[in-house]
Amino acid sequence: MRLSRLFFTSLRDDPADAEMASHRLLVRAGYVRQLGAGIYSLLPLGFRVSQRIEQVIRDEMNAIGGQEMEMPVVHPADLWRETGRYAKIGPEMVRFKDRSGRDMVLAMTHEEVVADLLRDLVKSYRQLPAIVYHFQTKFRDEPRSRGGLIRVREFVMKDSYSLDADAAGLDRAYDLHYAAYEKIFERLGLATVAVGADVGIMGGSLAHEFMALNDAGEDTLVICEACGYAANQQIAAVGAPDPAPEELRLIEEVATPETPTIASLAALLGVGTDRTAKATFFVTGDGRLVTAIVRGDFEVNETKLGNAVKAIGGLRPAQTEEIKAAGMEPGYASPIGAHDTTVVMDELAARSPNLVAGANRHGYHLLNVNSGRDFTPDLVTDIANARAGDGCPNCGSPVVLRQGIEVGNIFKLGTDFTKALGSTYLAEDGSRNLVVMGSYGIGLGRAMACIVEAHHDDKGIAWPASVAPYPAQLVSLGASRDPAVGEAAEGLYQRLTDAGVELLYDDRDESPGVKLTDAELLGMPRILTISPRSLTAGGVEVTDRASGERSVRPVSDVEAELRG
RNA sequence: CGGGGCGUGGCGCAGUUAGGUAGCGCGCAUCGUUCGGGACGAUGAGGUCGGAGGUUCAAAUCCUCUCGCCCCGACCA
Repeated sequence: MRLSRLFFTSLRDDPADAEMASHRLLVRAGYVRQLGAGIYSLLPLGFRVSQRIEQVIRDEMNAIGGQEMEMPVVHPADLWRETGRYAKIGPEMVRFKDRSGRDMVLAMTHEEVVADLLRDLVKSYRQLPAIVYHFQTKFRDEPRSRGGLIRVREFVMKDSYSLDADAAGLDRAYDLHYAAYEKIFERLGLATVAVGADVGIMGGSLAHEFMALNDAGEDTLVICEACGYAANQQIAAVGAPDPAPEELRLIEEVATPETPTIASLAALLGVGTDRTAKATFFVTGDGRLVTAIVRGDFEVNETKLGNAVKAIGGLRPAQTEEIKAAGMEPGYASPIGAHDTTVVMDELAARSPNLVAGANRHGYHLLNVNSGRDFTPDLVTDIANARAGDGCPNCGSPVVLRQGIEVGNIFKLGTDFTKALGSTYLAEDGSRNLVVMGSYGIGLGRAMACIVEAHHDDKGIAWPASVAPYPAQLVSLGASRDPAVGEAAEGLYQRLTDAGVELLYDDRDESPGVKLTDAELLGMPRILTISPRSLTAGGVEVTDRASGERSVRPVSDVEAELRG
């Protein structure tokens, strides 16, 4: 491809609204353009990268027996009503009516369609197992997109679905995907860590997220470098040590003016935050007030809490009036004397003796509060966030926290969807059983952005060879003055093109500075410079974009290697 | 949805406080000189200042409403 003909432009200045390196560079180098919030066009260069990522994924999906297909972006709402998700999913699903007034939705994912196809196509155990997948557009009307391609509303995802006769089959399909994902991300140049993830209240039994480590990542990961334990903080078990046993002392009310926060309370009383109990309040989607108690040195984990109380429609922070209505005083609250609320006690807090807790009276706290003696929680379980340095739940070594970007997930769905849609098969023994499903996703645009995050420097992108839009960028310098340069560059480009090897050829009549700067910005793995100087030195100057290593080599050598 | 910020040629910005009829840099076009690290000179094209309404002799600037985008939080099948 001649750069003079390429539908693109590079920008000298960083776009004002791009903060992450991947966003900045992909826009500046002419790979993508924004159309609206969370909606992007892939320009020819960006599309080529996306296609190359797609091909890597396709290879590995086919290698585990995946069958590529394509399912629609527009679905009849009735199908989503059958599984109950039409009502369950909020405004992130786009709904509209077609010309006949039928309710339609834009696909956020394709479990429904797969399960619908199953009841049509699969009738016998002989047809199982199977893995189907496609690369298809999803639209999720996220409340907030961010980070360029990191979190968008419209994106192409590889989603695959495993179809099995039983749970053992699902286990095999899951393991196949796990291994395939490791290969895919390695080939894409992405260092990922697979973490255990929340399966939510949707019924799945096991899920992993493949996380690209990145400081700007939205997820916090709890990682044990000693034993390899890794989990999303949303579900990571807290491995804090047992508190030292103490005699339970008598409860005692003390005046603690102006101490609505744990920090101010601990400072006033001269105790550690680990000697306090923190009460926080949430309301479930179906209107229940939940009082969550953790020790003052921990934070409440809303995912764990939501799962613990089986919150329908999630949790939102409670309002002051709602807390007071249950007999508690915000800032000085405890479950003692509370009513009409579900009290969930963190298990570590429950094991910690003689804590300071609110007196439910403005400006007062209680000393020596003990769970079980002074109040009875409805539920005692782990609802706290694991912290850096806490013991690994697996081996006890101190864990570290890292930020990550979810680039892929694998999920054991089970039979929820096939049950809802009646997708059954006849087994060998004649019994009618539900097909067991798993679903597995990789977002292409997000993967592209993560690759740039991991492969760039202050000059631009440095694509891994596996996904680069072209293997090399050929740059001619001074062609307009030295016919030999033009001939050498044109000749090399022409011969390689004829041989089916595509290069990006900067044939523009620009100054050396512009062309070299652009070549580094665009990030092809190798930059081939042909100039009077290089010809004198023996041919083509080959620069490895990532390492910066340069060598001058005969044109024929370079040509032979690229024909490879 | 809460908080904050921003909308002025393709990109980055100034001008808004103290209303007077739009400017700078880059990019773009043409010509000339340059040519291995975002060259230089000359000439030129391109914007009714996100939109609507209002105040005024006069609005990018003041008022009202509205749309959009970014960041933090909430949210995230």
